[in-house]
Amino acid sequence: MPIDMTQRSAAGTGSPTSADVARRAGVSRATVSYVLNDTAGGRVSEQTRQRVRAAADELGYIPHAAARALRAGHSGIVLLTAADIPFGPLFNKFYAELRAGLHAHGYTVVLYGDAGDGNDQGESAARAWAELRPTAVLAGPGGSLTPRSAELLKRSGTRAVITLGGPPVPGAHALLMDQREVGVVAAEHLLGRGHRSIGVIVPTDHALDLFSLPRLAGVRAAADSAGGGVTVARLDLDYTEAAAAELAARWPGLGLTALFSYNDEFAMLMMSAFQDAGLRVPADVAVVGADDVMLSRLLRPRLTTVRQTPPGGGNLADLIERLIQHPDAPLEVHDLATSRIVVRDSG
Amino acid sequence: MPIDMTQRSAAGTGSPTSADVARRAGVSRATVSYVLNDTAGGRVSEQTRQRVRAAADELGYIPHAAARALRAGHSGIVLLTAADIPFGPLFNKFYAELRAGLHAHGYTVVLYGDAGDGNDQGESAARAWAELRPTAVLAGPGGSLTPRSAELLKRSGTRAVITLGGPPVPGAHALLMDQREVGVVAAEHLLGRGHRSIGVIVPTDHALDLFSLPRLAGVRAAADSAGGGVTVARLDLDYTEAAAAELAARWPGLGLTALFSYNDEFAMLMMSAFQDAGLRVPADVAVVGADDVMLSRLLRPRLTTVRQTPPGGGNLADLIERLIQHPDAPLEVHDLATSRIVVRDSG
DNA sequence: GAGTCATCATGACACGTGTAACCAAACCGA
DNA sequence: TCGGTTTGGTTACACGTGTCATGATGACTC
Repeated sequence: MPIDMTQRSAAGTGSPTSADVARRAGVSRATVSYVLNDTAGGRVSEQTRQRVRAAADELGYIPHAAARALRAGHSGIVLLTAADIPFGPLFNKFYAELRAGLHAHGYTVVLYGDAGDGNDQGESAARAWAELRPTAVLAGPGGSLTPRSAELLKRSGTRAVITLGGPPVPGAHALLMDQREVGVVAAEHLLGRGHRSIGVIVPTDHALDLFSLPRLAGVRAAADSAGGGVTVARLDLDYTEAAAAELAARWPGLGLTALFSYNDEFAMLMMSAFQDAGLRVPADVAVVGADDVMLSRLLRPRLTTVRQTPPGGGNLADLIERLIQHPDAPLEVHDLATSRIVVRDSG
Repeated sequence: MPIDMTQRSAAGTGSPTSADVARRAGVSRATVSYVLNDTAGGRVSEQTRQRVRAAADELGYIPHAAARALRAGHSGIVLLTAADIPFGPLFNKFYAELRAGLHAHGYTVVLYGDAGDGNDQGESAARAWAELRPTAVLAGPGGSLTPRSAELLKRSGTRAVITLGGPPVPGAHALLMDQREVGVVAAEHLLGRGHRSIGVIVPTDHALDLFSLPRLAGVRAAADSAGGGVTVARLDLDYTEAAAAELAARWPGLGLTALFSYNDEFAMLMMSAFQDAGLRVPADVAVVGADDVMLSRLLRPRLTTVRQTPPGGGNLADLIERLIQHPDAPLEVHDLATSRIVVRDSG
């Protein structure tokens, strides 16, 4: 039996390929593929199955994702893009669940940066994403997904383009964490306690606009539907002690009795400033935060806040799978989170 | 001129390929490749260059990353893996800079989950990573990188395997954010103020062991090198108000004068508990935190803390590029961060 | 004993790209 | 005129995989 010198030995430079496995098991490469993928079409005897599996194990065979993707036409990758990644314990959990859920469907979740190279209508970012030929793209908030880039992705074979938490984009499905609802819930609580003039903190950091503006709008909407005589004041604020102290100093002149302060961190900042300025919470000013972070429980008085419960990433995975399977279905908007008030002492 | 029916038209189902571009520009596919990659080897006239570029533009040609990777043997991907993402805004910045830096070298940074499927010596996770044939793997702390998986990655063609912030792993380079140094800096500060008996908070959450234990060890080391008569007490603590209150209640019996409390969040928790228990900070107990988060500045007294300055992601990118270029260089350990004390009022 | 059928395995092609080797023509110096 | 060099481009192969169409070998039926 002559040795075929045209074939590289398994001791060569790179990883073993399916051809190496085939040689070792004494079968054809096709058979290896059928066995390792449990393909229904190819009928292979149990005996050779075992031979193939053994050979693959001994060689430490690892399939080449790129070759697979090339052949299959798509990569099985679900791209999660984000400009500013809102890393927190919340996102962390969400990501882990999403990954597990999609893994069960055979997809691979990959978090990929959003270059956002200036004002080219998101084209450069979309091109970078499209090079990977992802099966689906989940575009995080604040990224460079535009109608143009959504179109580009679809033309390159992406089956589902989905925005995650940001504003809806024409041409893409939308998954929302309805920030407006957060404002509604906060406002309804304060209105129920008899407050008729409410201040709303809006961070000056525009990176947060996607969250802050809908929350403000939610407060306004709740105030409107509560009938006349309710005033809502927008208060722009830097996240600094100096700005907070300044706002606290002019608070008495504003004629407001309650504050919805965007989130718990701003709430803590303002409560501290109010106390330094001699104002009592909640007697002089009721304060409501959002997000229910652990630290806010340390404050005295304890902070009333709005908690948003994100979806199980598993359910989300099923939803995404459905969108992938029906790429031509009409675009949908799904609301992911539910908001509810957690009443403590501050308002 | 007969139409070649064997060739798919550009109006076909998928993205245009380089063959489509070639046909449109009236040149061969090789020429297209030479032009679009600015390859030195192929000599192409300026005139045809422009024709090719125009054709590529008009067709919206996007190269197929998988095909490229297959041909090149590696994907140009730098895999950043993480099990529990313990990161905050700090990591955010780090990630953005790293991505930009490596992008300039032609690499693509991708954050990839760490499945960590139980006790298989990290093999399943490593196999999943290896399928992508990444050029380098940056393994986050708490992940499933083991000597075995490092070996597996290298055999599959990964040029550099690097741990990021976790404990060093045989077979991999190590990039540290030296947590031990944090403890040293905190302890030296307290020793300099005359404290001779120091408590050290260690969170009971073992996910944080990678940070907390080295910090504790740093305190011990500093105490040892300060000469005799210094005691260091390890204090395990849940991150709950109840546990903090309990510790504050038995504090007077411990005979300690200072507390290094792992990080700012635990410091805030304990300061709150101390005050509820009637202990004065820093008169009765000096408190030092770590990480210098914004919220800790709101506390009264203001919190003394250890700030860790991470490296510029750009420098890090250069370092990684070097490791990739010299895959057989001896393993190195690099310290990334520098720690220094930020003295405020609490200790 | 020839046809039919089920079982098991294989040969060959396609996916899209990069690049080494080759080739035609034009130019150049002697 | 002719060998040599430069210019501008093409042909052909390899990368590793999945799968269709095809074969080979017996077993079973009429």
